[in-house]
Amino acid sequence: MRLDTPTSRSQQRKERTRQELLAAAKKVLADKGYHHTKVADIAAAADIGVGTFYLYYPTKDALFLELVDATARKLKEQLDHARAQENDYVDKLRAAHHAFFSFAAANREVLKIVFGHGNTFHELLRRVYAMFVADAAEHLAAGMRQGAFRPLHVETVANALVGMFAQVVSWWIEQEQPPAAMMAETMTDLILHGLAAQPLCSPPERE
Amino acid sequence: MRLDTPTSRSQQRKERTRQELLAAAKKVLADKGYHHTKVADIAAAADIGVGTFYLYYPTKDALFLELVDATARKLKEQLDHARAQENDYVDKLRAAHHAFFSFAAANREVLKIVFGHGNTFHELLRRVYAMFVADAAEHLAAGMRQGAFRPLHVETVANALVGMFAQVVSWWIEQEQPPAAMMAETMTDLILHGLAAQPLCSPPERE
Amino acid sequence: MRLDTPTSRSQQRKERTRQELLAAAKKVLADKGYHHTKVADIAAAADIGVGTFYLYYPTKDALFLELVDATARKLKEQLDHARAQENDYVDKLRAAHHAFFSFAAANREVLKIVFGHGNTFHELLRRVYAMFVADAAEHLAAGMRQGAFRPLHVETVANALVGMFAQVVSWWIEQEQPPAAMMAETMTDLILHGLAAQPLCSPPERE
Amino acid sequence: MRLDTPTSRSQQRKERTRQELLAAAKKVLADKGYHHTKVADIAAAADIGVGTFYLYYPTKDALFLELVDATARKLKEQLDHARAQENDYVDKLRAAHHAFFSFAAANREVLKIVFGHGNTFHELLRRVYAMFVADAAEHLAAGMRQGAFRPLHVETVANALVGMFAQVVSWWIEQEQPPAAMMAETMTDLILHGLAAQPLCSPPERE
DNA sequence: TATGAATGAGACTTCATTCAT
DNA sequence: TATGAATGAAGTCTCATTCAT
Repeated sequence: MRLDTPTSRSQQRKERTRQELLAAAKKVLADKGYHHTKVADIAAAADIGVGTFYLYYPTKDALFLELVDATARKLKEQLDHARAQENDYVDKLRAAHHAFFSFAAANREVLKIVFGHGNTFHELLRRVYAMFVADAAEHLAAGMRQGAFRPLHVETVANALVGMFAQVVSWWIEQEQPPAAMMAETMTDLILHGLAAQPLCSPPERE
Repeated sequence: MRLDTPTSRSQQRKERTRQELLAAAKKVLADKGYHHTKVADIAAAADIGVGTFYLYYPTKDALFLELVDATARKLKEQLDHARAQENDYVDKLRAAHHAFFSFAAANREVLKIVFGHGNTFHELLRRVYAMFVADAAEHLAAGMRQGAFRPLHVETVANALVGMFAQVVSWWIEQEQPPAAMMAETMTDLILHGLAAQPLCSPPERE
Repeated sequence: MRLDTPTSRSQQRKERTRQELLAAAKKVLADKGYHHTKVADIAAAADIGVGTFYLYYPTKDALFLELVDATARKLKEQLDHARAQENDYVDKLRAAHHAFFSFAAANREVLKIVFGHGNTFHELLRRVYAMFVADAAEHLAAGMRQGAFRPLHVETVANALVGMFAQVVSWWIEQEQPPAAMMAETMTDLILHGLAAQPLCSPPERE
Repeated sequence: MRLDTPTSRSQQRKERTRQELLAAAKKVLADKGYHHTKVADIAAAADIGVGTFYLYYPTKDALFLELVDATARKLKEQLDHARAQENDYVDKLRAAHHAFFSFAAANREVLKIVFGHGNTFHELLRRVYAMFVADAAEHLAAGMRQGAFRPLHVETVANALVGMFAQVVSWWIEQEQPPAAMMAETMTDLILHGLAAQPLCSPPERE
């Protein structure tokens, strides 16, 4: 019995190459965007032959998928871990948010791949989103000046609102349930008063 | 020597073709997704020759761009109109949300193009988002059961949260300002307590 | 009998339009080159509709053909006329040459179409010809300095030699008759001693 | 981690493919003419895939350019070599002419591509040139019969004259310098008396 | 395992020509 | 006679994937 496992050595090597490949891909993809990155580019960045690429991943999409999946899994783990430290649900929420932004800061490269440019399609959406963010920011600022809204960081909230509606609508159009009016009310309620059962109700605000 | 104004007849014909083209494009794109739609498909759906397509739009992208831009513009108009009917900023917000979902219901086709499938890239993001939505829903439900969160429609809120973070992070990674910790706090604050200056503060909930 | 010819009026009009068309085409073709000129461009320049173009010429090539043919015919006429004024064959030759360059000066536009750019093919040939012209010029100049050649205008002669060989070879390769050696001798003889039966033999050049 | 030198084996293969491609291209282009030859035709003739073509040449034009350039370079080399063998400028000239026709005989294929058909444009020019060649031949023959011109091979000289003027005019119209009259005189002089400083001046031709 | 030359389906775009008005 | 919208065949180039070495 000379070897722990017959092929353990080569297995390890293969795994290492795989990781190097993934790392190289991350860099190239973040740079050029998904659609402008050719398999040849990734192979070149990893310093391997094109053919070799296919020994590790069956398709270009598979690599991308693994990249995103792995990242998503890692994020989920960190969120879970952060929440697990807390008992109270409000604290869990807060902890998760901190974990989220730490993760984002540590994984800019992958996030840039996902949200990045190099794709007419995405480029366009970004522009449209930007327009709505600007619009939202304007109304938020006005509302805050008038004392109707609390003075939160305007740009952050504006982005939050736009993202919120984009995702909600993309889910909702598939079913149109609950009815539009109810959706609008739920969203309004959520945005105005938040999730917390206990309002801020700082000293009952008796004026 | 030549009249400057082409016959109004041919003008009309051209305009009609243009409309048919746009309508056909909308349908095909919503069906097959942007990337799986060939110019030839659109032409066929509009029952015109391939070359004719290029009489109206210089490229495939241009058509798509016009479609999305026009839709975005229309949405913005309706939001503005809805808000203009109200004085109070809270009411404006609510009105905009109603307008938004009416619009969504009335423009499912275009929205499906934007958020739809037919794109490995998007497909993948959808899956990842779905995972996080499920995760969020779980925690929300638990929090609601425990009385930490108000009983809002769980799926809606879960989608809202995920969309919120996706958009916020895609904006934030470009600058990493404000710092991560502050981002987390702002988001937590927003989500827990909402925007409203006046909390719900229903009769202090004494039981 | 009201009209000379039933349709004489319209016939005349048609002929005039045809001429205008030709003139407009001349300008556009000289500008953009044959291959870069679309029928639509010609029609626009002539201020007529694309369809109208086809009432006067069956194809784009036909117009071009007419243009070149007409020009060639005109040139031939002028050469013939010039030669007819002279009795002596040497004088005829000289007269033709003068007529030729007068014509060229007066018809630069059409000549530019024929020899002009806007065609990968031609562009390339021009470059190659230019190289050989430069090469020939160099040798001619050297030969003249050494007193082997008469002091004629170098650039002109260099171009003449290159054009001569290009045309001769393009004719000769189709048949390879007379044999190569004889071709070389004929050309050498022609170039060195010219056509004239009576050599210059200016006062026996006794020094 | 990767060797910098690809296996000499694959290098060889690549070179071989390159040669086959060039050879096939030469044949097809000579057959069908530049404009009637599709990249697909060349690929088929070389028995390779269309995509493979683009591994060797970035565009169809690039191949053509290389073909012509290489040929032109080769011709120039042979002319230079031939001239280098001689001291006297007259002998150099003669040597170059012999080299030229040898080369033409050995490279008919490429020359046919350059001067060949398959191009409305060229076709047309050929016809026009042919007309002028016929015209020139007629006058030359007449002049010879009358003893004004030396009895050289008529067709050769006729082609030479036409090519000469075509090239000279295509150069001259760009600048119109020297003036037309001088051009005519230079050309006449060249054609009648040739380049040689020493006229034939065989025993004063006393009859 | 590693390589990179070869593949070829596929998509876009152009433009001479037609034809309904 | 005049128009210009419509046509669609044709041709170029790309790139994920395969496969012989």
